[in-house]
Amino acid sequence: MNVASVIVDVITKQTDKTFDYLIPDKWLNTIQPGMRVIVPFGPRRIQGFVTEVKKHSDIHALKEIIEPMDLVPVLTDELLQLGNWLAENTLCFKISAFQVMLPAAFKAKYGKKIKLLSRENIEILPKEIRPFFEKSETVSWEDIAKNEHITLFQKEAARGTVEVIYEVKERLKKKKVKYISPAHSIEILIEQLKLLQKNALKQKIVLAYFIDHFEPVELQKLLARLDVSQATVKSLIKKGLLTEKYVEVYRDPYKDRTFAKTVPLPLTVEQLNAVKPIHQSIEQEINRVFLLFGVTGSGKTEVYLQSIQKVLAKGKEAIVLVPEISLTPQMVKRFKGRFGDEVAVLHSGLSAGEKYDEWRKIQRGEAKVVVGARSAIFAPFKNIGIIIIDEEHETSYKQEENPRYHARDVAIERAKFHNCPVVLGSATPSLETFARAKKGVYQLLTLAKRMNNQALPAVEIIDMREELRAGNRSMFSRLLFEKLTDRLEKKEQTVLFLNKRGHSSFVICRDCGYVLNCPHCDISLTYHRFNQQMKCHYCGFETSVPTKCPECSSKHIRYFGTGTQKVEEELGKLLPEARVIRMDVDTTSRKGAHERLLDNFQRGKGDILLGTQMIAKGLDFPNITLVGVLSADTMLHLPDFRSSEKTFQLLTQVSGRAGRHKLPGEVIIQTYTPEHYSIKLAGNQDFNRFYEQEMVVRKIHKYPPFYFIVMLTVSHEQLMKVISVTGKIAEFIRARLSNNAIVLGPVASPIQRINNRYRYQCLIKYKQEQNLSQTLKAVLDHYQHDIANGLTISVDMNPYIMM
DNA sequence: AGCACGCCGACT
DNA sequence: GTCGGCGTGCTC
Repeated sequence: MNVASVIVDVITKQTDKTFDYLIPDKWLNTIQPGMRVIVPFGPRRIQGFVTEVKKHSDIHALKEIIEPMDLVPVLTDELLQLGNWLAENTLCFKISAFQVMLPAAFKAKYGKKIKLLSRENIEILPKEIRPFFEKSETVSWEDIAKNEHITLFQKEAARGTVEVIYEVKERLKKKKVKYISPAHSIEILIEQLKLLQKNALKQKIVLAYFIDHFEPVELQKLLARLDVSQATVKSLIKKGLLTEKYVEVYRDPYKDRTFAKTVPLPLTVEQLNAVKPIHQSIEQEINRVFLLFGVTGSGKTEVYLQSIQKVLAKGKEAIVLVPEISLTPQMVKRFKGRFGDEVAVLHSGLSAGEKYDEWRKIQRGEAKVVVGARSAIFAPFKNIGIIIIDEEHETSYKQEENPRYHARDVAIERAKFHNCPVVLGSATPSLETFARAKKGVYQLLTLAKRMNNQALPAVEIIDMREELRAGNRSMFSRLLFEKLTDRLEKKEQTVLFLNKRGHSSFVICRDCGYVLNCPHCDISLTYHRFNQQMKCHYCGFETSVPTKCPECSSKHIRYFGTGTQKVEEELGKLLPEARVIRMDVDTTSRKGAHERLLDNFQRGKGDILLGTQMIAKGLDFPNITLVGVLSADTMLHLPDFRSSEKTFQLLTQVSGRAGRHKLPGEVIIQTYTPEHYSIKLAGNQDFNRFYEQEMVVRKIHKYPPFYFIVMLTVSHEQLMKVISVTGKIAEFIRARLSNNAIVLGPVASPIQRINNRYRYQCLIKYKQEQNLSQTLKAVLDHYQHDIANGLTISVDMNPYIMM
């Protein structure tokens, strides 16, 4: 007996285990662990992952596997194992763990249709449903559903006149291109050329081409090169002189681009000192974690590149994670420039097909280096020699939906398997990472100097309260405005940073104080000027701007807060000659828009780059000499214990954009709380002091890295349900954990309602709890039934977003 | 998740 | 006496 254990594609607790299936003899040598298969499951057919092939099963009535979906396993043994680890550590289902490791194209789509079993049956069908089978034997379920004849069809299915067919569909086809090749030897072609009719000029041209270039050629290229039509080629095929075949091709998102080849740069003493231990770890295949702590512009990338070079020389592979790569085309350029076609790129800006193709390049071993965002950590390499995580502190490495994993943790887990180093790079490491480096768990490598010994930019902190007192009510301080005009005159570039998109943050009635809120979420709507709409940034709800207050009918509506759009407008008024490029979610949502805008800026088509978060990282343009942060404290007052850390990181990152090359840079930070340590210390670019100070705060309040935390969020349409469930859960957990653990809550989430669902949460802080994971599993187990009926309980081990 | 099975109220 | 509501439990 040959049996395959399969994890099926049904996301529930009850099915979160393997199901055994017989392997039909014809697939016996094909089916292996890590492959996707189609299996019967109840009356349906669904996708599943084979986790094991064995000789025995304790289940007596086994069904057979219907067919494999892959010829080669899509998950290696290591990735299967990693899937189990993910499921265990993030408390997600195994099927979700497997699916997150693969491109979305591998997720099955399901179809359902009704088939008429025999033409003769049509006579005995009820007359309402006869017309459905007039044209074809099958009807899709959707067509039936919208005609409200479902019950009639179901009766027929039970009677046996029609059959319900469940199908598993592939999401994507491999892209194929038609190739034309000669069907005979050159000699024969030469002979045949003479035999062609005199007036078959075009055919002669084609044949002559193949005599000169005796090799397959892409049809489209052939047509373009010889300026002949498809018919010409067709007739030659018909004569048996040429053959056509389809060849699978990759959709290469970077195909139209050439990358200038770069060579390793000479390293500074500091860089050499950093590269040495990394090389050693690669050479001796020792699993180690390094923290490459280097100030902005200190040349971390070159350290990465030369470490990878070493890995490639050993015949191994490298994974490089960068925060949301579409944001840093410059990064791609550097890697492709050094390693050429060996580089695969994976990020959210690619289409599903492009991602799939890049993934397959990796799987087939055609790429040796992958540069990508979070999910690239699952690249199906078999022989990893190094994993690099750039901007290690970036919160985008944490996935905020199931499985709620952190790429850093996955990297460390994979590196253990491959006995290779992990390099975490940052100018402003997360406190957790820096604390580990200090304790010696990670090895600290420091780059304290900027390349070319360029000085860090001079930072000036402006107290906006002073500006108000001095009668300046504008969003620009006098100093910033002065410098801005100065740069315009000198034809140097400025980056203005503001972490709020839209126009104004909210709309308030001057008479009664009414604030326009989203009807589905407990959050105020944001005014977007370009389409004159109020928009909810959480559920996407949109409504027009009120002309009068919905509460008191007053016409005195005021726009409060400042967004990128409003700044753009203001700049247009104050400095009409300045060319402003605005970058935020609204201007970069279209594919390639991001890169285009940056490109324009780089080529000097803009004087001021105005943007949100997304311009804080990776910009490296020589002509930027001024960076202005319009309001440093917007994120400081969020209900999040990391808000100081995030503020410090962001300010430091943004400041790092200035003066990276020959021209010295200046930074102006505007704030209403200049005395706050995260702002003051960002001004001095003093990470170490910030670390010391923030650690004191974390210790007092029992937050990471002193404690681990788990956030449990319950949501449901009914408020009472949410409150009672969360209360019971908190009580249950409290009773099961030791006295050293702290269970806070239940409390309403900072945003009490999103999309008409109420949200309550419960925060667990702990140092070491043997029973924790077991207890949390028990909670999920206990509410299994409610979860199936619209309750959600999300458990986030190590949350990054506290809302 | 789907779906079948099964047990109580309003209809022919 | 039947149709159909959705609560319950199963899928190798």
